[in-house]
Amino acid sequence: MEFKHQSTVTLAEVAQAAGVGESTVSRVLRNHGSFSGRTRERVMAAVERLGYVPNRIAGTLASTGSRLVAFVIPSLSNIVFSDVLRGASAVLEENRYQAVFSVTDYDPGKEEALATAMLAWRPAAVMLAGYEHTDGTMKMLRASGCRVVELLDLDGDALDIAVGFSNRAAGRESAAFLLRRGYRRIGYVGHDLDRDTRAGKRFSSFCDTLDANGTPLIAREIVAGASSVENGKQGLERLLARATDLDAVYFSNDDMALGGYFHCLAQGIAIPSQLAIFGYNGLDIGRAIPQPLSTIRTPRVTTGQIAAELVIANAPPQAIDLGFELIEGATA
Amino acid sequence: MEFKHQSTVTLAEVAQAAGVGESTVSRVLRNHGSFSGRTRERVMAAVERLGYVPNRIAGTLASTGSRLVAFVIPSLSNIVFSDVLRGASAVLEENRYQAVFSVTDYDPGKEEALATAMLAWRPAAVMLAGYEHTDGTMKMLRASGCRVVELLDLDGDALDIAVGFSNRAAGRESAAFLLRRGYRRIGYVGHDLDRDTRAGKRFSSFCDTLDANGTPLIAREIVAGASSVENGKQGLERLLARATDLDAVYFSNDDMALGGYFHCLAQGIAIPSQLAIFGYNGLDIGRAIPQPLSTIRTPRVTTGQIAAELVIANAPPQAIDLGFELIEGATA
DNA sequence: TTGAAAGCGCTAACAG
DNA sequence: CTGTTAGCGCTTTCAA
Repeated sequence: MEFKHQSTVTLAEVAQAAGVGESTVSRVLRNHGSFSGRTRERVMAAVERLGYVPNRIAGTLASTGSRLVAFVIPSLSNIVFSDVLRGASAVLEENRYQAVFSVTDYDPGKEEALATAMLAWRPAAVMLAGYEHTDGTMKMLRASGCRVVELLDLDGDALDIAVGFSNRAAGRESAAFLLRRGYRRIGYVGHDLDRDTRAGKRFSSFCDTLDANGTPLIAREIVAGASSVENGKQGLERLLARATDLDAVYFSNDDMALGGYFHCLAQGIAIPSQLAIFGYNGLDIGRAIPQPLSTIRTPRVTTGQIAAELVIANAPPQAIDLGFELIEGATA
Repeated sequence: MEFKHQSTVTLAEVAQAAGVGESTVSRVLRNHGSFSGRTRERVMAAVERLGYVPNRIAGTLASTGSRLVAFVIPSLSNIVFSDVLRGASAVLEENRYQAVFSVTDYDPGKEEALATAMLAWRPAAVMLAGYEHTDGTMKMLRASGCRVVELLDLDGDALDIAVGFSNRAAGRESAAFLLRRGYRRIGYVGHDLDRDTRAGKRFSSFCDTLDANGTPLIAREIVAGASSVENGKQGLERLLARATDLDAVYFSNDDMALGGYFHCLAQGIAIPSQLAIFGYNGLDIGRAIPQPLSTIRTPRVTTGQIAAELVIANAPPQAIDLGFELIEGATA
């Protein structure tokens, strides 16, 4: 059951009340075209008196150009995506754009369905996470003629605009850091990599770097389900049960790494002397634990901001690498 | 610069390609009214062949009933609100509703501006956090004729629908729990309460309960800015510098409480024997730390779900109390 | 500087 | 079961 709007004041009523034509009201309200100061006053007075709220649905239809920006994100539990939304929405709001979103749960099929549903609102742009989309999604997006922004990943070919950082580079640098620190018996605890392809990319180039050094990964533990502190804790516990001689563990992200950290804390495993821990994301909480977490900080909010700015400016297709920062911390 | 859509296929073109009238296509697509199986097939074939994507903007304007649901939330950094969004968006997506949002940064003035901007999209409902709105916001919302849902708070008068739990009851039960456990020298560490009125309500009834017991709050520390782990840590440090003989501390929420926990861990303060800690929200991470956090778990995702369901069902005005659960944990 | 009029793409009666 | 015909509320030429 949809809602029927009642007594909505229309532009025509405002025009009548102000004693001017409809187009004049429209011009005044959008501050576009020319009109006299007196006309302006009369229109504004009528708007005020009647409590007129413009109908953007009608406006968008008439002008065939929308100020809607659609986000299709994998998850709202993962702070990564709410950070991006946060950065973007601040910029969008300032520019009178409106953010619209839906959540795919990391399901490519759902992504396609939701992206289609989004296009029905004729947004100015669709923002997606990463590069892994179904052929259907790609084709539809390309055909839509609407701007497409791929976020948080730069390891692939951009459809239109891409803003983020290289997950492969992050994996590489994480490995290089651990090697530089002298760790050689390294393990991995991660979550479902088929779904989180960005974590998968980090892991694969992490391993490549270890291999190139002649000290391949010793053991890995992949937990079922999404990343979480609890899963990181259990993952490390299981990993250590099988591989007792590790000197460092790389986690798929900070949530997982924090779980690992808490496991060590509870078990009396000394960090980093007995076991080093390294994460990914650079969450604030990682700096507040007794030993600051060693990790890579990613510019998530900035990613959202830049993406929004590019869309608003209708910038040409491009890929923007925002880089990341390695935080030495005290756990590795 | 807004985007001009190109070569968009319209319903009229589909109708022509299928050799039927426009309204027939419309009926088939919405699966509403009657049409023959053969007609259906021909229409669907044409839709497929042309890659037609319905224009919801036009559809909404024509039917004067929208499937847009607008969220006006204080923050996206606070997991509380992303949890609500998550619960709601799952339900909305299933019902082909579309979520739209904007972020107020806890600024009532901004809330009014953003709510107005939202109404311009003629949403089926506007969802807001809590009851504290400016007179302007209230008046406008009432006049809009659109459904209004107030979330996460039940201590006040609902404008239309309210879904959540009582923050006053939560504060009261937290205090009662600490008293029951034998704590008498209790302190508080909180964040900006003027902005987060729900935290303010918890604190005020927490204090009332202590007063009624004849053991008033001994000391409080209010940190500047938003709640965060880091702020909780610093807040507790400052509080303990002034009040050395506390036996328990109540925090404005779990983020803050975790900061306090980490402070104790780093300083070698025994929990709960030397100092007890109590939070609010029931975040997952609170269960993964070495000593599970004592706190109150709130049904945030459910709040979003129920809110969305009520809106979709166009339910009558009502207030729904989802309650909360006290988690005994190991820190108090 | 202003108003009249023609749509934007779709839905919703209403006939047939 | 299906097509025709008005709009929905606004923007945008185009004349005046």
